[in-house]
Amino acid sequence: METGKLSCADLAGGFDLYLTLESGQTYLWRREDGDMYGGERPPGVWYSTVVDGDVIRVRQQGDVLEWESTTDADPIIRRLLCLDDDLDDIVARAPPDPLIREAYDAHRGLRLVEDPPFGCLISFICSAQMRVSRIHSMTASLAVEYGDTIEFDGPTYHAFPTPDQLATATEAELRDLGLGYRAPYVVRTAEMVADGEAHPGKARDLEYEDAREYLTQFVGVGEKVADCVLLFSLGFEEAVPLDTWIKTAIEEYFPDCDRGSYAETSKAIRKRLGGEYAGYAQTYVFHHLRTGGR
DNA sequence: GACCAGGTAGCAA
DNA sequence: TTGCTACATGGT
Repeated sequence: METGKLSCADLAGGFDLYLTLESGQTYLWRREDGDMYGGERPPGVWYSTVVDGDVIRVRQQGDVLEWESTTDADPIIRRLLCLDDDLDDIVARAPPDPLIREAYDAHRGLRLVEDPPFGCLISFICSAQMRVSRIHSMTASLAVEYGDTIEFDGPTYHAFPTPDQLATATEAELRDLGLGYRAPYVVRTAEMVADGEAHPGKARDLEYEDAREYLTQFVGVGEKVADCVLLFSLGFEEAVPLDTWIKTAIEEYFPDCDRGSYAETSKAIRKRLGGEYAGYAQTYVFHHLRTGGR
């Protein structure tokens, strides 16, 4: 076993593990008390994920982020949790808007995530018309049913399935897992990736709007889900997914940004939320509104 | 028992 | 292009 510690006080803008993992951005981590999205902030609980066959466990106690892993996880954790983002700078550059400022102030330490592309893509296909807690239980079921199992220091961990593994699933099986009408979308998208027809990671090389367009070729992926994958996996920090909460925010706080179509409204709200880091502002506002401003 | 949840595909006009 | 509507499921 390899272990390590990071000092969050050394990170520009600090870090809050709970906010980062439980703000509805990622569905590829598990909380080891099994009660993610339960509402209350748990003290020093472990979270785990599996990346490229390696188990990674992390927990935060005060300013210390502690980890245990099957590998040297320090660089992986920095990447997955965007620990090298200069949060102070991002907040400083945010527009002087009351709602945005309020959200940034209320949830300091919340960072974006950088999920592995395939897992992120499937997670957000599952997310359509679903609450975050159920999206999480769906991805957990997929991992248990179709992913590799890895033992580490006692317990068994489940990797999110590879495209090949998920492509072996049938629509009927996934409906039994509770995916509902998303079941065929997941199967067909997994097949597309497994067959080499397309890969979400390829969008990384494109310009933002071309990248969004590229991702919509996957079944079950429209503009909103594409924006989520760009923001939470591919490093497009300007992406602003227009979900129900952000649409409400536009209606109540930025009505002039409603331009009818997704593409034009997206352009307007991205500008309003600060351009290159608009996705960061979006994530804070989303979490702020969804949790009732706690 | 409605209503809703990080929407999309398919089809008509 | 734009504007419907059907689509599963579980929690409140």
